[in-house]
Amino acid sequence: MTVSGSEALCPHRLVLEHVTSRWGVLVLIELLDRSRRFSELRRAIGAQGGRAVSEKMLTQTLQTLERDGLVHRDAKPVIPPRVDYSLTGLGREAAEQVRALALWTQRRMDDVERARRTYDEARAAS
Amino acid sequence: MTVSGSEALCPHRLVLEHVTSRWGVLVLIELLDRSRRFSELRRAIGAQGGRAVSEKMLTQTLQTLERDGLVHRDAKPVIPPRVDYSLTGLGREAAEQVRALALWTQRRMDDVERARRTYDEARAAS
DNA sequence: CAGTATCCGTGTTGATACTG
DNA sequence: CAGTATCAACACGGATACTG
Repeated sequence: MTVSGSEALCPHRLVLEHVTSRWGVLVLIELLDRSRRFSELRRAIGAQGGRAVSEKMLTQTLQTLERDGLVHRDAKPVIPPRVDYSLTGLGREAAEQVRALALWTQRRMDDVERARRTYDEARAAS
Repeated sequence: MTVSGSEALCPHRLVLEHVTSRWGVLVLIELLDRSRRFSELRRAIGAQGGRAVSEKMLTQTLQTLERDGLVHRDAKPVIPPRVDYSLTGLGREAAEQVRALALWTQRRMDDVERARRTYDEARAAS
């Protein structure tokens, strides 16, 4: 994304940017397995192999996805606070496609790295 | 993306970011129909309804995708220069998934907008 | 715990000018 | 035409401190 995105784009391009945003992708994939609490999501995303998401960005991402109707937020009125996030039907449809794409990149990683070596070697021969 | 992306992520997450990057998405979709020249791509993307891509970002996006082996660059040694971009087999696989996602957002746009109104109204009642 | 608010660095982005 | 180079602005993203 850019989570918010410029408001000058046609609407569906904005949704696409939300869904394909850096953290949006990972949130959707994590929620595909099961619902998660806020901090659980943070840890799960961090464990995925990249840099962890900051609280701020996770909040922002979740709010955007919730507003788009992809994520459901269930805040329980207890102390300490407990909030569960899950996918809506709409969100599940999106998440499945996003996961398919993510799995594809894993499967094809070898081809990509081979292509990169070829590309880099061709340029090294300056 | 962020076309280049931080180098601290696991490799396949980087490729995912290239593919789902703001301009990467649109380039892949445009090339799915047929090969395109540089300026043709710029116009096609601008015509899609959003803000046009700058030369710099288009160049950067194309180079990243070429390096990843998704896009093929065919520079003809003529004057004036003529460069055709097309999808590789790998790129086509990615592009088809990306297009599927883009089409999905179009189909579901009504649901998203309804969700947004509900969300916004719930907050307006402050 | 689950946020919100604020500040601030830096990377991405885009204009502009220039080259082959 | 198809880029490259340079610069400036801005938004993203993170760190931190604070709240309910």
